[in-house]
Amino acid sequence: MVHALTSAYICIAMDMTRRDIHNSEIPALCRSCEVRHKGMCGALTPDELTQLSRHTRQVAQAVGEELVGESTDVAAYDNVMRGVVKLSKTLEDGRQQIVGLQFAPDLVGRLYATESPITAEAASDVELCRVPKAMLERLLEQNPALRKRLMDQSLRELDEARDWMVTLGRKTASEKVASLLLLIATHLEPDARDDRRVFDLPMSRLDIADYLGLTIETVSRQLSKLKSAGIITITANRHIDVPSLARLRARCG
Amino acid sequence: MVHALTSAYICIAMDMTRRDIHNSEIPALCRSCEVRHKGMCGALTPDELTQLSRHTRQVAQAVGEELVGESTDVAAYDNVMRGVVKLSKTLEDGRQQIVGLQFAPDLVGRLYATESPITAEAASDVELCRVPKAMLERLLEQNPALRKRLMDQSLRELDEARDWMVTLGRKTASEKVASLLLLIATHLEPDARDDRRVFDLPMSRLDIADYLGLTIETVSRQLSKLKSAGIITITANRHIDVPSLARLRARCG
DNA sequence: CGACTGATTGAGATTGTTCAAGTTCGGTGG
DNA sequence: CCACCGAACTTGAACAATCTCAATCAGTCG
Repeated sequence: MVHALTSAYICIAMDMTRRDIHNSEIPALCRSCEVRHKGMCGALTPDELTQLSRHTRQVAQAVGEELVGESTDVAAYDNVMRGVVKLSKTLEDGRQQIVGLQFAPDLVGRLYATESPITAEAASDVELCRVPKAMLERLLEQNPALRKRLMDQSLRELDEARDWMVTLGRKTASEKVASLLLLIATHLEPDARDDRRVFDLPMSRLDIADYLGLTIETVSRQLSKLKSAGIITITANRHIDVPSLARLRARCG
Repeated sequence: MVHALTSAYICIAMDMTRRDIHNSEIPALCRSCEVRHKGMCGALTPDELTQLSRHTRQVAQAVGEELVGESTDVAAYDNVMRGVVKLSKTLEDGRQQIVGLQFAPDLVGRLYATESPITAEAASDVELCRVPKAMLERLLEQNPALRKRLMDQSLRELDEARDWMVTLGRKTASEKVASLLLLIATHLEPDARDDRRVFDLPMSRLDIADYLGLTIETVSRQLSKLKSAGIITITANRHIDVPSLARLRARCG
């Protein structure tokens, strides 16, 4: 609980560096930090926040814009404030695999590496808080709480990557699609009370296919099957209604 | 270079707690620490080593023995001294996926979690250095170098997991098999000079299939194809000769 | 309205699986 | 040392899942 105030603080501090105090997005940003306070923000002292805010930049990127390219030098880390970032890798011949999604308040960027092993791209319109690489790494030395948070994020990402390996290697197409819907539903609305979820897919059919190791046609067919089985309803291609998460989960293998 | 001495030191310290000083395995263990000094050993001060050695146990486990089970409580971490450990996850209906291999001098075990998200099992006969969970975590607080090493290992494992996701999701059966051979060849003999590699597979066809998301029959067929293409020769099922790593790499997609 | 992009649907081709024999390897006992 | 046994591996043929290619549909932007 002690973090709630601190989290609100950083958001304002970060925001004020670049935006007018009356900017309509401020409350939203603060709320998102406040509500979750799982992000790195929550691990910082007011002093560190003020210091950080001087080097930090609020960045908005539109769908499809690249944050960092594979095998490219990285100068900064991006803290996701709003939206979804997709991480992918590409084979020489163009085959692509999405290897992770990052939601607020994750930090995007391979710690300590000078060269990014993956591509990071805005999967939806995103707002980021960009921290210079050296700056964050220095902070990391000084602040054990921050260190622990980022360590925890890395370990959680490793757990998720391994979970996904099971999905990629051992599940059928229909289980894969169900698994992705479940993943997105639980990440986008982590604290809904009941068993229903309504959300917009933050990605195209191609992205879904690339995440699941399938083709867009197979994805489309499996979505249609889930639809006719009454597990989901789809409107406007992206808008998904899951009346019962439990029934969806039962299809995940 | 400063680490070489330290590394040798810990190996002896650890070993002396349980084994006679004349035990024939001591030199081998020391050498492996000394040569690589990438493991956690190398990050410890002599004092810490002595302290650690009092709580540490040298453990040998035979092929197939489980180190930790999925969703099981963990009381210790295992440092791999010799052999290969395989990490896997299983779906309710028994479908299995191997999600990683660990070679010396990796540390096995999900840091900070009380419950292991995966199963760890000896893929070959292994020798482990078992450190009580609390002990290692305490050491981690005190020692920044150790912390950095384990952080680096976690990040490297994350990179590897994501690389493997590409293999699982986007490569053909034959590229998958070639990729695994390459992975094993490079990990087992990391510092061979030329382009040839000769090694014994540390795993059965079933393990290979479970790592690649294939069936044993498909693995077998693809190995036969690589054999008749002259990329590898196989003797006694497990013994692999790769005359040219470059040619193998060209088949990895 | 018409062109364009993204998604769906269908039909046939392909890859990998399943099921069913064989074969080889490594150990064991005569 | 050899014959035998079970487990692990290989091979073949039929089958199923997914992909590919192609046509159609729906929504969006000039």
